[in-house]
Parts: sequence; structure tokens; C-alpha cells
Amino acid sequence: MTEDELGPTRPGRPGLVEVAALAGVSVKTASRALNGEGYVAHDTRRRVQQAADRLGYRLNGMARELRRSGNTSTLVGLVGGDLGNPFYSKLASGLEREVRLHGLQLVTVNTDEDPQSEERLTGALLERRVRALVIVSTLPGHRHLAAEHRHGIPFVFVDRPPTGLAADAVLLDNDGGARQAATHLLEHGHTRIGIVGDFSRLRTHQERITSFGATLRDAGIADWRDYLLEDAHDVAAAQRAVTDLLDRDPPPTAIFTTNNRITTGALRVLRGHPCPPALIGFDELDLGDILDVTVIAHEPENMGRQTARLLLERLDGYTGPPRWVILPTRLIPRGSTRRLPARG
Amino acid sequence: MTEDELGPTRPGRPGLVEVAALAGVSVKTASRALNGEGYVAHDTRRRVQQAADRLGYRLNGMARELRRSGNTSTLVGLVGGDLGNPFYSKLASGLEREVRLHGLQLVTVNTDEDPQSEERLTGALLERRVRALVIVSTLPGHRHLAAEHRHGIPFVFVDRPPTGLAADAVLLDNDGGARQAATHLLEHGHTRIGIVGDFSRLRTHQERITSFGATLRDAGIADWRDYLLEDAHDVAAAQRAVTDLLDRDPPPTAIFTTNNRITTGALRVLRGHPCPPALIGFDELDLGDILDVTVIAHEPENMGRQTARLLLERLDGYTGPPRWVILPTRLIPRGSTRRLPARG
DNA sequence: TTGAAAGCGCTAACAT
DNA sequence: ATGTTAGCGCTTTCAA
Repeated sequence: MTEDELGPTRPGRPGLVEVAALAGVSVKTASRALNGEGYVAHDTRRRVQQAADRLGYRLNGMARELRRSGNTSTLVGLVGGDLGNPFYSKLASGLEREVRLHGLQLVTVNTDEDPQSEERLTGALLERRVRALVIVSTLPGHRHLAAEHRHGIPFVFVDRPPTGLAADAVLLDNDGGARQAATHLLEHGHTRIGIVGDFSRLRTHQERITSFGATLRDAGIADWRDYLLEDAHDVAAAQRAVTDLLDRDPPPTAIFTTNNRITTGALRVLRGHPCPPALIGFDELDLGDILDVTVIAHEPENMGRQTARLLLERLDGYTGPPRWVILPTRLIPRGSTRRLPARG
Repeated sequence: MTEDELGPTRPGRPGLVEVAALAGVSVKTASRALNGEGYVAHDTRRRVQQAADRLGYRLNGMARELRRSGNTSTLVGLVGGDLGNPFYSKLASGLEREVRLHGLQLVTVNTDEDPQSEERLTGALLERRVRALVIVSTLPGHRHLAAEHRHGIPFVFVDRPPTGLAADAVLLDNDGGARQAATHLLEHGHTRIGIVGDFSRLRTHQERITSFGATLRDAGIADWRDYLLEDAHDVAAAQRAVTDLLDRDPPPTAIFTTNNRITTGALRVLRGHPCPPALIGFDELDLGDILDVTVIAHEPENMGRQTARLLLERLDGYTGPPRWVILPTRLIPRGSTRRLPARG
């Protein structure tokens, strides 16, 4: 009675059938017309286009891809810890730009550094048939991804290397960076150096701490672990850790923080301190130059670009052995390490 | 000859047919077993699971959703200007968390504030049948989305309101914030105040500048536009604009910057200046407290959460009129405005 | 230049 | 407890 004119017999959105019906052509012709495939009469094309506009037709990408390849989408997945952290957001930004220029879209999911979330979310992306997967992993091992990897889905691990899986990776020279930091402090005469690290299970932080400590040890500081505090994952925990260090007797004359969040926490504590220790942090800060804090810098956006490169080459058919790209770090000396090691 | 045992007649990834064949059951039984639907014999379930594991089977989410709803995915799209900007990444972070808790995934795309990109990317997400779309729009009008909107896809506009489309929005009290900023500077005795704004076509910035200017005008400063510079979209442009202002004779005694990026640029210029003007910026900065800069603050993560709320309620069936949530801003007075208006 | 039929991988509906 | 059939919306044959 009511659905005469446009007569969408089915509910929901109009599909190619409805468009074709309204235009008075076959489904395939409608498809051809809208996709600009050759051999459609001018007039037909116009009628189909009108029908589509009138109905508010929008192609269903899922159906198209299901039919076309049966198996892959134009999505690239990024599984990371916390998009709110500048490190991740810049990484994501660099990656997104590159893949976008190749017609792919980035789907970003947060794990909050929770291993279980990582497994679940990775699975969800795989089910969605992402073309490739980029992972900043918080899991200790990656054998569970072996089957997918064999099926040809490119994986690129960022910041933390894969374990038990021969996949590509983009990493930082944590060893070099930590040594630069330690050397810098030693050169300034520091010998009691506090170290505040993130989750001890994260290999990245293990490396930074190990290399930093090794450098101190080589310089004759055998008991460097006395001033080591780990598992300071958020700013508040970092503030507590730094406060703890400063309350000791004697307090450290310098502090090394292993990532941007911890450095932030340290800055908050040091800000009100009468005679603050020297400070050097891993990761550049947003306004590091103005804050005048010495850092071990690197370029997260570039990590994103490198990641995209590895990934796109795999999608282009490269089937060689896994490649690990190790990006350099750079010491930027600033005011926070110009303070001398005044006796506590 | 060769493909005997597992016998995947078709190439590519194994599907339910292959799993079912290997387990010696029907496709539907395999489906039931893997999905944990009732009424599958223990033994059958086990055999199916083994077959799936052996084959490296992974459900095809596109096919599932195509069949299940025919029309919607579990994706929520976010179209924004620049994920690398802390404002966007925090917004995205807040939004992502909320939708994730409701079983949805966020797809983020960057427009680089380019209107054409916005249209193209919005279309791509719509084709992918996102359940809802969040847009920080750089377009002047939104009528082109009317059809989709009528088809029931929830749209939430963030930071910049929709034009020509009756959709939900989460906005900031730009008027209030700008007036707070102006009043604060006036109270400190400033009368020559520089203003540096983003793209003049962005309504958000128009509002901030208009309200700021109106407040100055009401205080008797008729020629406030003399110190107005717009279209400083990136940090470099902001630095140039601020430098320009400071080179004038007489220079302004205070500067108002309309977003975080511009404030950053201003800080870089002011840092080396012998007698810097007072500074107040819209948007909180990452380490604003330590940088000691007065800001008009708000909470991007909260904007993300509010956005999620509107969106989820729509998905839950709410069909009332559009709702605009206007979030308050807060003046945080800090050192950068304690400087008095010394005569230039 | 156009159309009919088959099928991508899965699940809903209805048997058995 | 398990199997059969049909069909989601599109595109790929193949035919007219």
C-alpha cells in the first residue's frame, strides 16, 4: 500500500538491486555504470547514477572485498599500548600517512600494555582480514602468530622485537642510547646515579637499563643497582620513584629515566626541589628544548615511516628473510645536565 | 597427486569448508563448534577444533558480518586533522577506550585539514559500513551526509559543529574561554594584545578570536584587530607570526594564541627574548605546569568520552533530536601572565 | 552494450 | 546433535 514508488521491499539500506530496479536495468549494468567500467551507454549511466543518488546508495565495501579477493581488506592494523602517549601517536601518525598514500587505512587499537588485550585485539584484527599487522607487543612470545604469518600476512614489530617468530621489526638502538646517556653523566662527574624504569618485563627497558648499568660498571661503579627503581609505568609511579630516590641518604646526583612518561614524572618532582639532581631522559619531549632537559632523542614518526616501508614492500611481494631496522638515537645535551654533582 | 591429506582444493586461506571436511562434519556443525553454540557433542567439538588449529583457520569477519547484519560492522570511524597533535590523540584515546569497552573498534583517518581528503575518507569509511562516524570537520558544510544520516548512521561532530545537518556534537565553550583569556589579560593591565590564530576558515578559531576581540572592544580597545594575525596553522608559521608581532613598534605587551600548536611556536620565540610579552594560550600543554604558561584548559580525553556517550546512546536506539554538548574551559593562571605590561 | 547465473565465507531458518 | 538450503551485496564468468 505504502511502498509504491521507490519500493524498497527489503528494509535497511538500498543495494545494487534497488538501484538497478529503479533505473530499469540489470544489477550488473548498475554495477558497471557506478564503477565506471567500459561499455555502458551514456544514457544508461546517467539513469543509474540518478537512481543511486535518489536512493542514497552507498557501495558495501565488505561485500565487494568478500567477492573480489575473498580474503583481504585495505586495512592495516596497529596494535599498541597507549595512543595517548606522544610516542605512539607520532608513530601512528607517520605510519598512517604512508599507508594512506598507498590506499590503505590504519586501524589502531590500544592494549593498555595488557598481554591479554593484545591477544584478543590482534585476533579481532586478523579476523577482519587486515592486510598487514604492526605490533608494539607487550607479550613475551609470538609463536601464536606463526600460522597467520605462514599464510602470508606481513607482521612488523615496532620498538620491541618478536620472539619465536621470524618477522620484520623496526627498533631503536637502545644499547647505544643508554650508553650515550651513561657516558654523558659520567663525563660530568656523576657517580651516584638514580635509574627509573618502566615495567621490568618489557625488553626495551631491560636493554636500556642493562646497557646503562654496564657502562657505569665499566667505569668502576659496581653497585649501580642500589639506585635502580623499576615498574614505574605511569607518571604518578614515576613521581613516587623519583621522590624515593631523592629522600635517600645520600641522594643520587643525577637521574636517568627510561622513557618520556617517566621523565615527565621526574620533572614534576624536580621542579620544586631546592637542589635538583641532573636529569637525562630517554625519548624527546614535546617542548624539550624549552624545558631545557637533556634527552636521548629519536624520531617516532620516522619509525612509523620505516615500518610502513617494510610492510609495503612485503605487500609488494618481497619474500626475503626478516629484516630488522635499528634506528639510531641522538644525545641532545641541555640544561638539565649542566648541573654539577653537588655533594648531597 | 600432491594435495591428498589436507586437500585444500582452493588456494588461499582455509575456510569453514576445509575445516569441516577435515573434521568429517558439515559446515554448519563446524561453525557451531567453533562459535560455542549449544548442542555439539564434546567429541565433535574437539575434532573440529583440532582441524581448525591444524589448518590455521581464522574466521572471516567480513563474511560473518555481511551475513549477520548485511549492513554494519563493529567499526567506529574517526575523521580528524592530525593524529600527531596531542589534542587529537587524546581525544582519540578517550573515544577509543569507551567504544572498545562496548566491543567496537576505532578506525582513525587523517585529513591533514584538507577538505577534499575529508570527503574522500569519510566516503571510504561509510563504504566500509562503520557503525558510527565521528568527525572533526574542516568542511564548511555537511549536507552531503544527509542521506547517510537518514539511513540511521549516527554522526557526532567534535570541536567544530555541523552545518546544514542536524547531528550531535561535542564542542568547547570557545566563547567563554576566549573571554576568560581576554579578561585575565585586561585585569593585568594589558591593552596592546597580539592575537595569533589558526586557519581563519575554521569556525572554532573564528569564535575564539571574535569573543576575545569583543571583550577587548567592550573594554575600550577599539583597534584590537591591529595586532591580529591569522592562518598560522603550523608551528613554523606561528613562530613567524609572533616574531612579526614582536618586531612592531610598539610591540604588544601580551599575546593570545588560539591553540596548542601556536602556543608552542610562541614559546619558542619568547624563550630567547630579552623582555618577553605575557602569554596565554588556548589548550593545555603537555607539561604546561612546568613550562609555567597560562592556559585556557579543557580535557580532550573527556571530549572523547562524551563523544562516545552520545554515539553509543544513538546505537542503543535513542532517536531524539540532536544534542550538542558544550564543555567548559578553565583558566589556569601561571607565570607567563604574571609579567607586567612593561612599556615596549 | 547488456544480462543471467554463480559464488566469495559465513550464518539463519528450517529440517532431520 | 547434526545437516540442508538459502542468501547477505557485490563482482566475475560467460552468454546474448
